[in-house]
Amino acid sequence: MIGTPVLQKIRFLSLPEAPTQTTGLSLKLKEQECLSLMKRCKNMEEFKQVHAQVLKWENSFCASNLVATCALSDWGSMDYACSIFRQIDQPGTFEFNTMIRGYVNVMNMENALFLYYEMLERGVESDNFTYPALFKACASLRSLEEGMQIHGYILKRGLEGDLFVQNSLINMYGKCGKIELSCSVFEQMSRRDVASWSAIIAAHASLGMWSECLSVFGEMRREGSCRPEESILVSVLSACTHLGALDLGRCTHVTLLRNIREMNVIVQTSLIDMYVKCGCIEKGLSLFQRMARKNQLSYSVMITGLAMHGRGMEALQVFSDMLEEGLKPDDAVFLGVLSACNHGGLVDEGLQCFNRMKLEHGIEPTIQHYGCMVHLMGRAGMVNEALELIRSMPIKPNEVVWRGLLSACKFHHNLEIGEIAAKSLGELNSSNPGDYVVLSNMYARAKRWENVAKIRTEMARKGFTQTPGFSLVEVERKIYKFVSQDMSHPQCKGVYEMIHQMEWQLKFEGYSPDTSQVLFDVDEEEKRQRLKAHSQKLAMAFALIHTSQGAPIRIARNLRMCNDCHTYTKLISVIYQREITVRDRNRFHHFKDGTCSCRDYW
DNA sequence: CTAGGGTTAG
Repeated sequence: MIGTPVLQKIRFLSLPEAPTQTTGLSLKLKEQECLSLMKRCKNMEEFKQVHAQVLKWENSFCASNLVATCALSDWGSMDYACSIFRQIDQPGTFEFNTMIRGYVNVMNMENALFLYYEMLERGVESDNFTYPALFKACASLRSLEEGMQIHGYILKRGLEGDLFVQNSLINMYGKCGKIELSCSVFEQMSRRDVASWSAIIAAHASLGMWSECLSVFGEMRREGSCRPEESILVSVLSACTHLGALDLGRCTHVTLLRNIREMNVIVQTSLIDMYVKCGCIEKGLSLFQRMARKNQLSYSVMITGLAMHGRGMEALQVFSDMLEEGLKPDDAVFLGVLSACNHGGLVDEGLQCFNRMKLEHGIEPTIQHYGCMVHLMGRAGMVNEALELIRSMPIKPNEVVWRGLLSACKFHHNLEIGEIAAKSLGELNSSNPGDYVVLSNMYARAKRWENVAKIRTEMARKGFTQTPGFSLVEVERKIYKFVSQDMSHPQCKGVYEMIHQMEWQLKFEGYSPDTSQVLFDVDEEEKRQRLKAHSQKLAMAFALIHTSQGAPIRIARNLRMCNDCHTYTKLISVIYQREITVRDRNRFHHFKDGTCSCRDYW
């Protein structure tokens, strides 16, 4: 350290005389020297030496800046900063502010709040510089009560008009899940900058309010005063992904190309995810292959994406590329790999990966991995083995696991194990009516009518609630939502007329409704009526009416596809000569010329 | 006198 420019400077600066003996002007100069000296420190070593020199010259300005430098530099130390801070007789607003910010920067939120309360107790006035950091602390602690109390105090002090304070409030309320409060702060602002938009858009996105996220973004674009930044566009892409809004996603891609010189890994990864989850697996793949630097998450997204499209072998290839590149797979990556094997029917590969995950990578399987394996094995006919796996699990099997087994039993007509699965679901107080229907249908197939009757009475007794099914479809960059059995949609009349027409055509192709999965205990005719109004069919009818001939149709839905919708859609793709892509809860189905990419294995 | 807010992927 000796002989570095900083130390030479210190010798020059050493002042034997007291500050009172210097003139005001030269005092200012010395202070500035002192400040720039501190700012040039690059580690604690250098800082301590500056500290030692400045100490001789007792000056509160210098002391304050010592605290600030030590607390806020990335090489600094909060302990050391605190020890200087505690030597100051009457620390003021600035000293407290910097200490609070320092604690927030190192994520010591409790200490930040403690200092704030000490500040209040000692009667030191807080100002608009105090609060952004404090709200960040509240946000990080998810401490709504604290945050609201401080917000109230700010109103009393009249500091609520500060832009920085407002932006940090938006974030704080968002993190605490109080989006209405974020919005109310946002709406009351007289001036907004890009950070305000960023905060409000990210808040909506992080709470899964995707449509709202997009409409706020639209508002920002219409208002036109802020450039769309990377981080904002990533939130927007995420919303497009979840809504299946491909056209909007494409526009966002164009916006990115126009506004950002070089896209970082996060932006690229979210773009890939958007394309893949909106059905454009090829586009996703080509972007992925052209990525200069990939990380664990990029691979994770690509593997999961290929899995969703039933392209198991390719997913395994990407996975092995990942290992070759020396990147560590985590549990999510393995979930992607296992799900790729699941949707691709790659049983041996799946079993092998499952074992290697534990043995070679030391990753303990979560309930989701088990769920995937049970489905994989059960679907492939290894129903007994799947049950074995469940029994050997170190964690308590959940509904998803048992339901996976039950559906395998339905498929392979294994009533004995099916009963075990159904019984376990009952013990977990499953409120899913589908479980009862599956078992009931299995009993019916075995002609065990007394069991069928028993299930019906039990269903009636429990009075089940069913998740309403819905489908989203994008037409001219707008997302339309159709709920099963919905008659209230503005386009309702046209849609049902179209459904009628479609059915006519389908009958010619030999279609007959498959009512076996209708969950209501009603007569055949009523079941057929319900089937007709499944949300996916409504969405398809709407898309057939409102898009040009031959244009592909993309639908995203919240539930798994029922058999009837699957058969129906295959036929529609032939009759109307349309490529139809449907994303359900777990995966994609690409319908074309009367066949589906899942090869009826899903 | 000095300093502050938002930020994103599965």
